[in-house]
Formats: sequence, C-alpha cells, structure tokens
Amino acid sequence: MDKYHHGNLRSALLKAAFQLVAKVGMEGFTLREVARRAGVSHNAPYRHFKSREELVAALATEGLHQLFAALQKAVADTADPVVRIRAAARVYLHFAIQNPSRFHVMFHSPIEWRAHPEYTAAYTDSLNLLGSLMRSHPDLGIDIDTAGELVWAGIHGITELGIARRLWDGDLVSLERLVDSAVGIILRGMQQRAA
Amino acid sequence: MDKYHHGNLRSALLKAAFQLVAKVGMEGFTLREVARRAGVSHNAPYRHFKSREELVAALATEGLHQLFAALQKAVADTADPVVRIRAAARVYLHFAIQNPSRFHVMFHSPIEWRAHPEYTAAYTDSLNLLGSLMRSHPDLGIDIDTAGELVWAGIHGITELGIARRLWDGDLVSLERLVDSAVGIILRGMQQRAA
DNA sequence: ATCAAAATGTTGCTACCGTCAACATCTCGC
DNA sequence: GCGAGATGTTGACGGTAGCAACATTTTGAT
Repeated sequence: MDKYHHGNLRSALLKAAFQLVAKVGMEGFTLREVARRAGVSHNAPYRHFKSREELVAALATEGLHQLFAALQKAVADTADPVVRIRAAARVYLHFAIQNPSRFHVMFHSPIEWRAHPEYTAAYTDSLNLLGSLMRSHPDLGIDIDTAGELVWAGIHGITELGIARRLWDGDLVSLERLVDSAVGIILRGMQQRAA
Repeated sequence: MDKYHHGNLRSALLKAAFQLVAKVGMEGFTLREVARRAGVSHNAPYRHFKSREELVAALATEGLHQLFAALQKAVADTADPVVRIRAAARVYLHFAIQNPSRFHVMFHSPIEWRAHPEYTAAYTDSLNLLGSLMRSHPDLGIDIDTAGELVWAGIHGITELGIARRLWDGDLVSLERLVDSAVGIILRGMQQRAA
C-alpha cells in the first residue's frame, strides 16, 4: 500500500512544501504551488489533506519531530546537566537559524492546535525532554516545571529575536554566546534564590 | 490639508485594520475587507498605501508606538531600577496578552523591515528605553547592552509562549508571576557573575 | 474668481488562490 | 476478473491583490 498513481504523494507534498516555504516563506506559500512542485494537479493534495491549513499543520508537526530528534541527539553526548541544557539550547537556536521559515511555521501558524493532537503531542515530547534535563540538575531552588519554562522561554526569546534579526549582526557565534550566557545566568539566578 | 473626499481616510483605514486584525487575525486579514469597513471602494486604500504589505507595515509601526507609550507610562512611577524593569516587563506582557493579533503583526509579519525605517525607528525607541533602565541598575557584572538583550529576550520569550498558550492556563496572574520571577532570576544571575 | 493640475476615490479588469463537484483512472480484495 | 474504493484531474465559483482608466474634489497660481 505504497504506490498508487503517484507513489506516496503525501510525503512528496510535504517535501515540496518544505522546499517552497524555505524559498518564499509563509507569504506566497500556496497549495497550488506545492501541487505544481510535486507534479500533480491543483486538487490532488485534497486527497491527502483536508485543507491548506491541514497541510500547514502537518508541516509544523513534522518540523517539531525534526527538532525533537535534533534535541535528543545533542543531549546524548554527556551526562552533565548543565552541559546538556546548554547543548539543547544551542540546538534549538541552530535549528531556528538554519530553518527560519520552518521555525515560523512551527510556532507562528495561526492554527487552532487543539484540533491537531499530533501537533500538541510532538510539542510535548520536546517539552518533556527539557523537563527531564532540568530534573537532573540539582539545587534549582524553584519548582522544576517553572524552572523548565523559564529556561525554555529564555532560549525561545533569544531565538525569536535572533531570527527576526533584532539582536543579530549575522554572526551565529555571538548569538550562541548569548544563549550560553543566558543558560548560565538563569541557572545561577535560580540557585542563588535557593541560598 | 486634512479632508478631501473622505476625510483622513488613511487613519480611518488603520483603525479599521486594527479592528479587523483583532477580530480575525492575520489569516483572513484582507485589504478589501479593510476598505469595506472604512466604507470605501476596494481600491481606495491604494491612494494611501502602496500595497497590502505597506498597510501591514504601518500597522506594525503604529503598534510599536503604542507599546512604547505604554512602557514610558509604566516606567514613570518610580525611580527604583528593579521596580522599573519589572514594570516594563509586565507592560510588555499585558500589551501582548490583550492584543495578541496586534503583537503578532508587530513581530511576526514577514516584511523586509530594512525597507521601512519608521518601523525600525519605532523599534529602537523601546529598545533604548530598556537600555536606559538597565544602565540605571548597578553592578550587573556584564556588558550593559548584553544585559538589556538578555532581559528583553527573557520577557519576549515568556510573552510569545504565553500568547501561544504554551505556558498559560488562561490565568494572567500566574504569567505575571513568571515574568516577575524571570526578571529577578536574570538580574540575580548577572550580579552573581560579577561577584 | 478661474481654471488647470494634483490629489483622492471608483469601476472594471486580470491573474491567482482555496475549495467544491463531477468525472476519470488506478489498485486491491474477493 | 471485476466491482468498490482510493487516488488524481478538470472545470467551476467566489474571493483577493493589484493595475489601468476614469470621475470627482481640492488646491494653488494667476
């Protein structure tokens, strides 16, 4: 059950969609253009996605899976909690900088996510990963979930502003330094509160 | 030089646009619908905005002005640096929570901002305000600009995730607490680095 | 005060988009 | 091998951004 007329058109559409969104961003992202790039008629996608929004949701979900995989890989290298958190933060940043449009789809699509449980599930995966990292860090002096949210928010904020070119001269290394600083500062700030 | 046929159609269009974007978000935001709401023909806006994108850019810029004004007001109440920073952070959060679509237009519109210097200028205003707040805080033990960027990124991250309902149960107070915590933790983390 | 020119608004068009309905074709289970 | 369901196509409809041509109002020089 793999090749009918086209052969796995669904994943071909997703691939074409990723390429298109990388090239033209969400503005100018068109269902018809995706179909064109997949070499099918403008209505073929409707056999695999109920609507344009469903395709975008699938795109976002797939992006989250990629991010989760990257986070897992980055975290596997060491057991030191701080190093792992920093590694995760850097991967988050890198992912976004290298795929800004993809990141945009993942986090800024005006979609009612409650109607897309796969998305929420994929989201929760990464969240849980970060949570477990925080749990392995001793002496945070603050509720674990709150600690995770704060670290996440800090990284996310730097990443967002980085993508938007607000605090970025184009030098990825300096942004990376900013992320490292943020992780250190936030963790230190939490510990001091415990004292 | 104020009233021609309609009378200040430009600002009427902006007002209509704000209402429309608040009601339907950026998806479904239509130049023609804006014109309809302003009671003019579908092409009248083109006498005041070169394109749809120009209207969106004007909307974003106007939103930044509103945010800047709110920040200024919030900061005027006291001289204590920490209190001022916290007040600014809360205003940032409130603005975004109360006008999520407006916030979205301001920060997520896929527009080449280099082509819109008024936007960049409006942006810089708020940035400078935050910078001056940081400058009045003693003993940060870190480059002032970097400190400002980090605080800003932290607040921005919480705000973004708050809007996206990632870390929000609908209770604004708990989000506010999170922002307060973040400000305290980040400032403490910076100071400790100095020691 | 006049009147040409500029500013502002309207009508109508083109090309494109998302989506629906009807039709065509392929593949699988029996 | 054949019918049913899955998959892809064609054609249509209403809506949108933007262009061009036209209409109307205001302005400013005389």
